[in-house]
Amino acid sequence: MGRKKNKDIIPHEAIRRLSLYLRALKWLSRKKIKVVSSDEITKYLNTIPAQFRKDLSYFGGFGKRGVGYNVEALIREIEKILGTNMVWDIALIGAGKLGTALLGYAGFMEFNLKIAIAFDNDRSKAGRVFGNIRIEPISRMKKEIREKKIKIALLTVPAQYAQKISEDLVQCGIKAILNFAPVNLHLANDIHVAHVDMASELGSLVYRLKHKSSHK
Amino acid sequence: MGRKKNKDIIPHEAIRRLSLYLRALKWLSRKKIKVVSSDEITKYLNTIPAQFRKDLSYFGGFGKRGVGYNVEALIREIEKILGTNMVWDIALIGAGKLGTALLGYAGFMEFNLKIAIAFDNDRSKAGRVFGNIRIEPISRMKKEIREKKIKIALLTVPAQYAQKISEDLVQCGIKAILNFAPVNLHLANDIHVAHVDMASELGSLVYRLKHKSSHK
DNA sequence: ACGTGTGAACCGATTCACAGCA
DNA sequence: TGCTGTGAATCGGTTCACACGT
Repeated sequence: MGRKKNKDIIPHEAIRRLSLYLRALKWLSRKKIKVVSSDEITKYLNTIPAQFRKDLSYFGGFGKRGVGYNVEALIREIEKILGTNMVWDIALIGAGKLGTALLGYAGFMEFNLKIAIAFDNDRSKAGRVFGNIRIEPISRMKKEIREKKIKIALLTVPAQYAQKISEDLVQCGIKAILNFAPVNLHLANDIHVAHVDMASELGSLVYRLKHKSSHK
Repeated sequence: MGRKKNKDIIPHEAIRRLSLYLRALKWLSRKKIKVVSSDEITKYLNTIPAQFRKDLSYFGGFGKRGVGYNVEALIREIEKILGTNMVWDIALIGAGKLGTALLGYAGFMEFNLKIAIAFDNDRSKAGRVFGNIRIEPISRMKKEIREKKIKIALLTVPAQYAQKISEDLVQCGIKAILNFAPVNLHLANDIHVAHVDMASELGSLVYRLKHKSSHK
């Protein structure tokens, strides 16, 4: 795949920040701002100008010295880097309370991600429709994900099923999982897993609160 | 507050892992396992034995050399460290799809956290009940949070209201916010903010997927 | 003059490797 | 013997500071 710079390894965190930069840039674009400096944009972000510039420098030089960055152009560049310049279909597994809430969440479209199909093992849920998506019985999961060539899944099933179902997902071609279940998934290491763990986030907030350490 | 060790500063990430250790220990406890070694427990976690030992060593020596860690005792120690050995009431602001899903989420109780009150600015929602919690109009927010002395809030309002409402929350005594809105909050730095950003997590997953870099 | 791009310095966190203790 | 606890070594990422281009 087209490497812009060949030198070095890209910090994992730099990628996460790229999404945040993209969001900020889109916001500036809506405000009709054409050009922005690293100083300006990082006012809206939780980082410093040097970090912004360094992160972008892993992928190329997108700014103009003495001027700043063209907002529209940089949006397109970052979308190209992230791969969100095209629509990705994603699957949702587990249509419980959280799952159905995500079915109605518009925020994924920000990154061109579209929940295209959803499954639940509760047969009484199958057929119900949330936000344009019809819930399918889980027995159809493997077949449909394979047929539709979906690569990304949101996993919102109870903890005790998460490992087993994630293995099924890998079998039918899923390559990336956003895991909401409070367990660590053990999968082949070419499978990309991100974990959203609200309870443990709150756990560390309680610690910080109790110990009055200043936030960052 | 009672420092066990006095030497050094505790890595932020070590605290996050403490929550994960606690969860794993509780799981072992349910399986009637009495003693566990750092080797054993890290099989269920995304880390290595040395990390587990080092993390605990910031707070004291809880293991027995040649043996391992007493599961029940370590659970109590970590709960004491995190501060989750007592129930914390939390407030939920924004009873949209995500907010109401969280009202029904049992996982917070794992860390002794209880959603005690919920608010929404949509008056037609006020009075409705989700998972034992009655939605209150947002006009009552400041008064009630102050009266109930709540220190932690879940913020599930649309992005454009998040900054303003978070300032209101700080005014009435909130010290920690778990922010689900896709914006960076600017608050005094004794306010602890954690950000749950599902869309940007997915954004970086797409990058990793596209670039086939092996997961971790 | 101004803001980017980047090597170098720095800093914090992870991992190693082994001493210490049951 | 076996596993913990921990200084020391290492690693990766952030920040600095300035040369460079416009």
